[in-house]
Amino acid sequence: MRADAQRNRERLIEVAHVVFKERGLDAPLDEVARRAGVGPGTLYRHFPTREALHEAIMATWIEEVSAHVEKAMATEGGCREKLLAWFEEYVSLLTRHQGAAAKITASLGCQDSPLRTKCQTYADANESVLTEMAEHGALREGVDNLDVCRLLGGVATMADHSSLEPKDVRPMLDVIANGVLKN
Amino acid sequence: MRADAQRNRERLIEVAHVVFKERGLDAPLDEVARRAGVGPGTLYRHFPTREALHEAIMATWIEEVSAHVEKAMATEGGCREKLLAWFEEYVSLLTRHQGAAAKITASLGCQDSPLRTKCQTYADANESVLTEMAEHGALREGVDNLDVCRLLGGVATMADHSSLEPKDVRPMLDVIANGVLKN
DNA sequence: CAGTGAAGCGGAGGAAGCCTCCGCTTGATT
DNA sequence: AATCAAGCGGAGGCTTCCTCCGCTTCACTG
Repeated sequence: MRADAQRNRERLIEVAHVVFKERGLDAPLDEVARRAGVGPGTLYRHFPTREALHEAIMATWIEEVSAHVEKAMATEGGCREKLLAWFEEYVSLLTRHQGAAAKITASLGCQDSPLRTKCQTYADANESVLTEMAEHGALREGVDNLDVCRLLGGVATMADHSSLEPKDVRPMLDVIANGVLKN
Repeated sequence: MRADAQRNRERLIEVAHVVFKERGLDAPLDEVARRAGVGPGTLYRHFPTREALHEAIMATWIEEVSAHVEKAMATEGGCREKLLAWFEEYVSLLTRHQGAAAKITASLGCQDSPLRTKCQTYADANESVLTEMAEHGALREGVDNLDVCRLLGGVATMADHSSLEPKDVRPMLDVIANGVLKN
């Protein structure tokens, strides 16, 4: 890739971060181009679809996921406390940008989404936590990772749409934790 | 209201039902107007916002909610079976039209949404079911109706976005039921 | 029934966003 | 310095939203 093209690409990602942060993942792409100082054609050549740009944005988040797992698993207390800490991390990761939770979770089931690899990272992270719970004999029988991811995605989406604060999200996570763990 | 205005209004609702069914609640309003044989101005005078039209559409659904509660409560088996039957009804009511689940559930917390009265009907229905569970001593302490509604709204939204079938939704409802009921 | 005023209608059209196409510019290479 | 493909930008067609305003039609009155 030519050096100027590389520069433009990086600048677009940088600006997209800001614009998506300000206005959500549905922000007008023409504005991203304008604020990056390039024409719309340039944006669409680098990122043919909105999702391609989303994917580029999320690449940086992905690297942090495992750190969040470890942070949650270091919570003091039993499985329940650790699980809830992780659930809170999960929701907060998904709601970084307005509109992200729904999009990421929707791509969970479909093989051909550009966000596939990203959401898989979240799903894998959740699976590792659930596996740890299972090893401690704390997990109910028949709890499926995909279902838990979708439940958490649903909670995150509701939190996003209703601008809920963590204190409003917590009770929902409590219910899910109760449903996932043995009592 | 003048007779012709009344006719137009009814026709718009009728056509909107069809268009929203075909293309989801985000379908172009101009198309609703066109297919109803009126100008866009007429549509926007009767329904100043998209939500106003949604509200009109949903008015007919609302009447059926209590019938669905009774149907679910007539399920044979214990509290768990009844509750799950109701949860399935709830999700299927919310996913009648593409995009409805998210919109209805988002208006749960906010007092000034035009959909307020509609979502309140769902919330009330759910509360009546939870109350019945509580009277049988089957409900966990501290389970809040609003949280359960949001959880179900989240599941319905995920089902909507990922085009999930009932068999894929059921396991999520199982988790919520486990989280809501005593074991 | 004719006349009148207001309620209501329709559609032109401005604004915003999406995305493409194509002539021009510029970086890399020789 | 010359070449030319890679890359750029922005004009512009398309869709959808929503408003504005001149014209039509209804309902009512004498």
